[in-house]
Amino acid sequence: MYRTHLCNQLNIQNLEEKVILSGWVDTIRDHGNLLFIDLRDNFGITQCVIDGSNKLFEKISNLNNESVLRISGIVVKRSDETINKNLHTGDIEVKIEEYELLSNSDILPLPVNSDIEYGEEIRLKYRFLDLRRNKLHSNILLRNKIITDIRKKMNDRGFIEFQTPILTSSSPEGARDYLVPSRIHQGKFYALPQAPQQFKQLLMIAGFDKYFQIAPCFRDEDSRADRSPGEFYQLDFEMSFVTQEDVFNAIEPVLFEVFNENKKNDDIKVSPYPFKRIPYNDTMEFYGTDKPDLRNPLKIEDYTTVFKGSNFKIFSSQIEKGSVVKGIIVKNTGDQPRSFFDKLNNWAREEGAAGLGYISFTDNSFKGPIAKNLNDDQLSLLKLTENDSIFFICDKLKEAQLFSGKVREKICNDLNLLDKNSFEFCWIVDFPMYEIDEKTNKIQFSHNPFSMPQGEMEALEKKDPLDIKAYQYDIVCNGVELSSGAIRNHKPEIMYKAFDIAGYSKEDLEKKFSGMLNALKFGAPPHGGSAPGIDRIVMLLADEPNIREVIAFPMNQQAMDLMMNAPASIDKERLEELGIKLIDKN
RNA sequence: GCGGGAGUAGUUCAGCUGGUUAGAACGCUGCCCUGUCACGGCAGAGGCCGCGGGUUCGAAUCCCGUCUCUCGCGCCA
Repeated sequence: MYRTHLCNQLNIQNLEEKVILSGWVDTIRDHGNLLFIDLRDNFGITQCVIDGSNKLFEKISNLNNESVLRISGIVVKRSDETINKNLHTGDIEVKIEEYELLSNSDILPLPVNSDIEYGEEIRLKYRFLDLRRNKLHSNILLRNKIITDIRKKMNDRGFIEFQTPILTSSSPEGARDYLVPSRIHQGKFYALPQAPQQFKQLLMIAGFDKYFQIAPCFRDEDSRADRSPGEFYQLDFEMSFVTQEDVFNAIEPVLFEVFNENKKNDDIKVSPYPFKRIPYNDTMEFYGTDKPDLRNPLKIEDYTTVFKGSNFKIFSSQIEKGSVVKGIIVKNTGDQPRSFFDKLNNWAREEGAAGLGYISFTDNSFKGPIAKNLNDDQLSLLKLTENDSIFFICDKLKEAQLFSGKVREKICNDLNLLDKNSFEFCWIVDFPMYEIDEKTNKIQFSHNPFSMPQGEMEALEKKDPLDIKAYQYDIVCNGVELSSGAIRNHKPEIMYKAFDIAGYSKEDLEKKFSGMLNALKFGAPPHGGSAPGIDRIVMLLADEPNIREVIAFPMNQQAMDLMMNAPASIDKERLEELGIKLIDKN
C-alpha cells in the first residue's frame, strides 16, 4: 500500500493514527539531530519529522529534493508555537517511523519548490518539473476545471459532443495547413483541420440540432504571446434553426458562468449578459480596433469639423485632401508635467506618426501647441472641461482609426486607467462580407466565406459588395479575441453567388467544397455557431500574459517541442515508403 | 522574412565610460546544529562570459558576423 491519506488530508482529528503518505520531497530542513521533510503530492504538503534516535536518520538526511518517498509514521500534534497557519496540515506533523525511497531524483536543473521565474528553454526541456511547480500545476488544474464546467454546461443545454476527423483534407482558404503525407496515395496529403468548420456544419445538416466539441485546431502560422504554434483548442459549437441573437443567447450564460465561477477572487466583476453588441464600423470608429478592451475608459471622437478650414494648416490642408481628425479626451491631465506630453509625442513619432498634438484646458485657458491656431468658436466645440486634454490624430480614415486605437491603448497604459478587476465582454457584429485586397485591388472575403450575407441573395445582386455585411461576429473579452462565428450560408445558390463576387467560378467551388455543397443540396437547416478559444479563456482566468503558461506541453516560439525533440528527422526508409524526396534548399 | 530585447557558475542575475584574481543568491559537497517550515552557521567546489572574427598593450565590456531564446510586425478565411 502506498498511502492511507493524501498530503492535504491529515489534521487534528487524526492524532495518534498510524498513516502512510507518498509524495515528493519538497524541502528538507536538517537540524543535525532533528530533520523535517515537507512531503508534497498533487493535493498538498505535510511536514514529516524524524530525530537522531531513529536508525534511519543518517540515510534520510542524504535524500535529494524531488525524490519520491513512501513514509509511514504517527500523526502527532504540533506544539502551539510551531503550528504553521500557511499549511492545511499545519496543526500536525507525521513522526516518521519508516520510509522507502520509491524513486531517486538527480540534482535538479530547476528548483520545484520556488516560484521564481526561470528561462523558457530550461522550463520547456524539463516541462515535467515545471509542471510540478505551484503556478503551472494550478494553471493546469484550473484548465481542467474550466473544461469540465464547459462540458457540463453545454450538455445541460442540449449540446451533443462529437469527435471529428484529425486527418482530413486541406482547406483552400485561411491559414497554412499542417500536412500529413499519405502512404497509400503517394504524392497526396492529408491536412490537419484548422477547425472542424465543415464537419460541424455537416452534423447540423445530419440533423443533430446542437453540436459542441473541445476541438483541437491546427494552424501552421507563426506564434505570438497569445498564440501557441501548432495546435490550440476551441469550444466549438453549432446550432440549427437559429438567428444570430439565438446563438448569442445560448453561449452568453455559459461564458458568463464559466468566468464568474472560475475567477481568481470575488472582487473581480464579470460583465453581465446580454453582452454589448458593437457594430464593426463603430468599434473601428470609437476604439480603433476590432477587439476593443472595454476596461479602457478612453473613447475616440471625431473632430474633423473643428479643424476644417481652421488656421491649423497641418490638419486643415490634410482635411481638404480627404483626411479626418480623431481625438481622445483624457481626464485629469492638469497635474501632468510637460514631459508627459513630450514623451507621448516622441512615442508617436517612433510609431511612424508625424506626432501627437494636444490641447489642454487648465486655469480656464486652452494650452498646448495647437490651441493658438483655433478661434474661440472652434475651441468651444471641443467641449473640454477643467484639467482635461485632447490628443489629436489626423490621417486618412482607416489609418487615423488604427493609430487612434494605439494611442488610446498607450495613454491608458501610461496613466494606469485599466480596471484590472473586471472581465468586459462584447460582441463585434456586422463585419463586412468583402474587402479590397490592397495588393491586387480585387474583392476578397474578409472573413469566413461560408457566412450568410445580410440581405442574402438580394444584397449580393444589388448592393456594392463592399457595403454588404455578413452575419459574422467575434466575441471579445478584455481586448482578447476569443472567437469568431457566423450564421452560415445554407443555400447553394447564394453560395455560388457569394463566391462568384470573390472571383471563384462555380467549378472552383464544386472542386474545393464538393462535400459541403453536396450536403446543402439535400435539405440543410439554417444554422450558425462560434468557437471561443479555450486556451485564451484559461489565460484570462489564470491572469497569465503568455499562452504557454496554461498548456501542459507547449511548443516554443520556433514550433519545437524541446522535451520530445519534435520536429525530428525521419529515416530514409520511412520517406521512401511515403514517396518523399527531400530538397536541399541550400 | 523583418525589427526590438536577451545570452556570464547547475539555475536566476550583477558586473560602469575597456584595466589584470569575473561576483551575489539559490542549488551542490564537507563540517556544526533538537523545532524548522525559503531553518541557521562555517568552509569549499563549480566559468571557453553563446560561437567565430576584428579593434586594442589589454575585451565579459567596443565593432562585425553567426547561432539560440523571447516580444512584436508580416502571417493568422
